[in-house]
Amino acid sequence: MDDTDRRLLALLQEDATRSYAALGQAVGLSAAATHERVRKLREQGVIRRTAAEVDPAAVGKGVLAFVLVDATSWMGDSGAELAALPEIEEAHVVAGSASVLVKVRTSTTERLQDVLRGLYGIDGVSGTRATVVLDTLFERPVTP
Amino acid sequence: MDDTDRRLLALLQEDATRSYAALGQAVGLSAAATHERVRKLREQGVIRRTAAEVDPAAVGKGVLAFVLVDATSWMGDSGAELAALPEIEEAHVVAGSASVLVKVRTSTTERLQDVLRGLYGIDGVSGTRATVVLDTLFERPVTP
DNA sequence: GCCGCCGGTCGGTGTCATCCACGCCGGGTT
DNA sequence: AACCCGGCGTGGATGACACCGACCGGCGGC
Repeated sequence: MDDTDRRLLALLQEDATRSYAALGQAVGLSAAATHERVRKLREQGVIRRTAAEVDPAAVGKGVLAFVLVDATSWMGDSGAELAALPEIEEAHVVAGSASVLVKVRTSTTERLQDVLRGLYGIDGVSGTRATVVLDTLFERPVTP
Repeated sequence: MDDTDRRLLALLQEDATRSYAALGQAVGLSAAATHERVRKLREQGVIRRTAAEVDPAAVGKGVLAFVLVDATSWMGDSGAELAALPEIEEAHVVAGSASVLVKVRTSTTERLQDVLRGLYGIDGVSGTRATVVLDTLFERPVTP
C-alpha cells in the first residue's frame, strides 16, 4: 500500500468507470500495471466492491433519520433482526447512553414510525430516540 | 422508472462491474436495451456515480463516531467549513436538540479529538456530543 | 384507421480488459 | 564485487465488451 495505491483508490472512489489506460496515465503507470495493482487491492479486500451509488430521493426515500436504540440486554448479536427491517441502512453498536445506533431511510414519516415500531418488536429494545435529518450538507467517501 | 429499472439498480448496487450482457440476461433484456436504460438512469441522476467502496480499516480509519453539534446560530450554510475537516464523512442538518449531525472517521481517538477541536473552531458551534461506534453490524445500499 | 413515438432487437466496429513473455532493479548471499 | 532471485513494470496480442446506428413492433392520440 504505497502512495500510488492511495491515489488509485481516490480516483476509483470518485469514478470507477474510468478505463485502466486513463487511470494509469493519471498515476504514471501502464494500463497493465494499473490493472494488476487494482486487482490486488480487490483481492486484499481494500476495495470491497464497486457499486452504483443511487440517489435516495429518486427511489422514493426522502426521509432520513438516525435512531438511538436503548436496550435492557446486549444487542451486539441482533444484527440479523435489525437487518430484517429493510429501511435500516446502517446499524452500529455504540458506546454511550444507547446500545445501538441505526440509520433509517424511508419514503415518509409514517413509514419511519413503522420502522420504530419494528425496532420495539426486537428482543431487549426498551426505547428509541430518533433524530430526523432536515437537509444533508454532504456525503463523501473515506479519504485514503 | 419501472420494476425493471429497480431490479437493474439493485444489481448495480451490489456489483457494478457486471457486463451489460449479464445484466440484461438477469432482467430478461438484450445488452443494448440494458445499456440504454442504465444510460438514462445515469443521465436522470438516479445513479449518481459508480464508485469503488473502500474498506475504512484498510486505509487506517479504524475509529468511527457520530457527533451531534450544538450551535448558537443557524448552521445550514456552514457546509464548506465542515467539509474542510477531511475526516468528516457526512454532515446533516437535523431537527431536535442539536443543529448538525456529522459522521467522523479517524485513525485514532486522538485524531477524533482533533476533529472535535476543529468543530469548536467553526463559528456558532457551542458544543459537541460524540457517540463512538464499537462495532458496525452492517452497512448496505438503499433498497429501491 | 392511420401516424408518430417510445422502447425494443440485431449486427458491426473500435476500444478496452486481460493475459503472457520478457526486462529492469534492488537486496541478500557467497 | 559478482551473482542470483523475486517483485514490479512494459509491450504486444487477443477475445470480449461497450457503444452506435438501422430497423421493427405496439400503443396512444388525432
